[in-house]
Amino acid sequence: MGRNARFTDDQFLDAALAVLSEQGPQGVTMSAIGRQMGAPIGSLYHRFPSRDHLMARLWLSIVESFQEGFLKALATGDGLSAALHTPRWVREHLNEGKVLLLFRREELMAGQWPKEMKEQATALGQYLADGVSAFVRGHFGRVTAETMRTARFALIDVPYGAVRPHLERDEAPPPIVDRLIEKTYRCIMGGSDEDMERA
Amino acid sequence: MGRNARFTDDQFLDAALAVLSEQGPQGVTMSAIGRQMGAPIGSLYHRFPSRDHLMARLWLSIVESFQEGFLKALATGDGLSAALHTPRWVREHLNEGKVLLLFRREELMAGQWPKEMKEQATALGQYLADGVSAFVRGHFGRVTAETMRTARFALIDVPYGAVRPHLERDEAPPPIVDRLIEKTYRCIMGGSDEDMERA
DNA sequence: ATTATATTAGAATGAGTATTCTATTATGTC
DNA sequence: GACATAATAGAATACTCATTCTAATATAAT
Repeated sequence: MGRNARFTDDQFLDAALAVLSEQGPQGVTMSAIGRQMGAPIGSLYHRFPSRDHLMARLWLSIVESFQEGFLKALATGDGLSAALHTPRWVREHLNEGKVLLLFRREELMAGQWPKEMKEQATALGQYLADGVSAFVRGHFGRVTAETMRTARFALIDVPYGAVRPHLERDEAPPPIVDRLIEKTYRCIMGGSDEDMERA
Repeated sequence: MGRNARFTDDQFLDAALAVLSEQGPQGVTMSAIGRQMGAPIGSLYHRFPSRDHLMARLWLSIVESFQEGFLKALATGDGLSAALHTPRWVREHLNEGKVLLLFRREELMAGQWPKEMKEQATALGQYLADGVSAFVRGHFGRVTAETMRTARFALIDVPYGAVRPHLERDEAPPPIVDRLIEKTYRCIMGGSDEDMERA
């Protein structure tokens, strides 16, 4: 039809991720992305209607990448493996991990979700909620506010808290992090029903 | 001398905190702070050399407020009380909690620490490190990378991870959060030396 | 080769906001 | 009461981007 593209969508997203990881959210200007990959601003706007669209796609792709492995582990009923997925995934995807665990979505996008993407964002949140919910039913027998909160703690909050300080220093989480997450998981999720009643 | 001041320093900081809590870091413009308290921009710059100075003072005062109670608890050797200080303090200081647990320092200040304040910031970090270090020596007998990391996990990372999702929804952490933090603390810090070796 | 069009180019525009600058207004001191 | 000055006022300035706009280029199809 017309001229061949010099850049792919993923190249733009990769460049944005690189700048994000090096400079933080403030540094991710359209011209910085262009500079990073040697592309002019016009090309950026040829592919993405706005900076927010670009950042939203980047964010969604990262969340999706993380959740895929997490939910897969959870679906097998192996909660410990799901809890350990956070440090495992972060080691494989250090830059993505920094984005997901260090930055808030609001930092990346100036406005709300672009409406084309709001649906996908909601869906991702729903998948996560459903996955945890199904796991909780299997593990505790019933889904209550208490059992849900407990599972979220062991599966998400603790791994998040344990990994985060290392990402702040731009380093991969060391092995002890996995041991601490595991010990906590066993203690919180492996307890007897009596423990649950008291908790 | 001259005219009496209409506003106190703390009024400016309180106004900034209010805007920060309602609108997030992006919303804290100098004019928004002024609007919040009915003060003109000129008055802001009469008291604070720059927006970064104002935000730095706010941040330091919040960190100081949090650390004071945390280190006091830790100094008595009661690690559990220190671990539970996070949800306790957050309930008493919901807005400050949101700032401390939801936002990064870099979000609040455009540049680096103003040099007048860099020293104070470093000192605060040192107090925390020293306090944890002394506690670890008392609790585990020796200060190693492993014992330090373990203590930080139980004292800081876990409470942080557990409280954060509630602040994201602008709600106080419910009682179950304390129970989860406590159970984890006992499991991680109360274990036998053998457990420590294995961990 | 010509044409249509996808894509690259990057200068020009516009909006938002920190900061500066020039008054204006009170209040303590003489 | 007159003066010196601390403080308030807010309009003007300067700067940083996101976004727009107009051209220039390359390639597929004919």
